Amino acid sequence: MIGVADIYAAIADPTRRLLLDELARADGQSLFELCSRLTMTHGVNSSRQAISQHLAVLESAGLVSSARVGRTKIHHLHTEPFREITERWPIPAKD
Amino acid sequence: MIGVADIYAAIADPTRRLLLDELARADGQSLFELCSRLTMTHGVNSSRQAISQHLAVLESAGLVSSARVGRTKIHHLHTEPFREITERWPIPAKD
DNA sequence: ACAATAGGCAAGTGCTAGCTTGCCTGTCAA
DNA sequence: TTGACAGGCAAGCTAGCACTTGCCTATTGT
Repeated sequence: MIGVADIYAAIADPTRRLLLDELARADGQSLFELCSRLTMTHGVNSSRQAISQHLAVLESAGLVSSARVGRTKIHHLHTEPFREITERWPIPAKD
Repeated sequence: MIGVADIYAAIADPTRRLLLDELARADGQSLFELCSRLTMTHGVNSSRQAISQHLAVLESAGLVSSARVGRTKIHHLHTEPFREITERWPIPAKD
């Protein structure tokens, strides 16, 4: 967690993948919104701190950016880093 | 390692990513060939057992298949599972 | 001003992934 | 058939990750 995490480690955790799913569904959610959604619709029951730490990992991997607005923190999804995966191990075309 | 690993956990480890790189460069290598290549050209110095365990993880994730030929074990790369990632979090088109 | 809201920081804990070590099985050449 | 080669299995160790707990800061509403 010290230093910059890579995208591979970032998406290794199921909870972090759900966070990406949530932001893909509705971009620009706050920490509390993400906590609520994960608890309500995804059956996750981690603490707010746990979710916050997960978001920090996603952010240091460049998959999420955040900006404070008043007392809330808004999160945005960035999927461009995933391009590295498809370029590194190209998927053969469907026949 | 019990049960079937998912692709996310599989590519979380740097050594396993190098194994995929090696198979992408030259498909159909044996365990010993992969060990040698990783040691020589990638600066990895893990034991044969470690590499074998990594290959087992990749295989249970569906990224690698193997077949015994005589006393050697040949490994093949399969990148189709990566399609899940790009379909789950689509990458916006470059502009 | 004061309480409630939204979030941050840091130390501590439990569990599991990655690795090693030691020994065993199967295959090929002489 | 005997030794060398290619690989498998299982137990044990260690470091790091995910998570919690406790306390702190900043912003908003009344």
